[in-house]
Amino acid sequence: MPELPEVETVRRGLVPAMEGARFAAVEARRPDLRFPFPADFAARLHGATVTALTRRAKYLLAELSTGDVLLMHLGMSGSFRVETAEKTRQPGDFHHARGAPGLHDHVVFRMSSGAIVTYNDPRRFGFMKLVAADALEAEPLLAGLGPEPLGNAFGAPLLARACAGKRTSLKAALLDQRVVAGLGNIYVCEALHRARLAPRRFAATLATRAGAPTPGALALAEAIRAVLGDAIAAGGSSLRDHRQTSGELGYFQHAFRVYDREGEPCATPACAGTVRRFVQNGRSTFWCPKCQR
DNA sequence: CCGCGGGCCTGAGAGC
DNA sequence: TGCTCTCAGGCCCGCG
Repeated sequence: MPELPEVETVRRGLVPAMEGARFAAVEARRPDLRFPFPADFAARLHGATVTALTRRAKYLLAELSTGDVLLMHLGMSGSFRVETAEKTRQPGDFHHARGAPGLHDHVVFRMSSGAIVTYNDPRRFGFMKLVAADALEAEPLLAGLGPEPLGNAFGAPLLARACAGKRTSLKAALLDQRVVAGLGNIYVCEALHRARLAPRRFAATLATRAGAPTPGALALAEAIRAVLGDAIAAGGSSLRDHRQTSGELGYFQHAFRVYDREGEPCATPACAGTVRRFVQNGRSTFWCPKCQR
């Protein structure tokens, strides 16, 4: 499910419930997600105050008063929901609730704010990991991540440099978290379409030329920022699993220009093209052969 | 360095 | 109704 806009939407939903609050009770309802929980998982969280809830790429980081950082990843199907003790789930609510807890509710945090934060993940590709804050720089999961696409440092020059010498396609380059951190299959397709760049084009063709970023790199950097910004403003994209922490759906899927739109007319004004799909690096690529070059 | 295939899991949808 | 097959927003590994 979640790419950067979905993870950012989740982060914003968790902030009021978790930032400044203590873990009053922690329950891991099964021994593992993608990885086993450490034996002291609940004990290490219990009583800790969340001093900040941040995001890096598709990772959520809860910085704790104890000097630990709780690193969380939603995998393909992870979601959080936030409830209060007063307002618990009703039949038919988010996560198929029929009384508590629901199917695939794997982790429950009861916070001192009164919020009940539940992590649900049918496929269990997500995970939670506790890392000492002073070891975060050496954390293998984070080391090597590329720039944050919405950060100040990111732009055409950085993108052009990252593309230099890459003997791979633009699609594969953008999916590579070392090049830009946080994009996944949907937003790579959407960004390439907005930039009018063909997914099979060699990444190296965007590399810096004569000391200046190419027009393609300028267009792509701008398209990446625009599509992510628009998607965050829409609460992310809900295709299958993604929900905001309130249970509401995101609605950016209605604004897709190519993703999952095979056979439909291209959304570019005055382009009479048709959206096509093909498999690239094992994943579906959607694009318009007419206006993407 | 690169693409590919397989693996980790469950669930939804299509086709029969 | 129910079976089987394919595919899905992520990411890691080993192979050639």
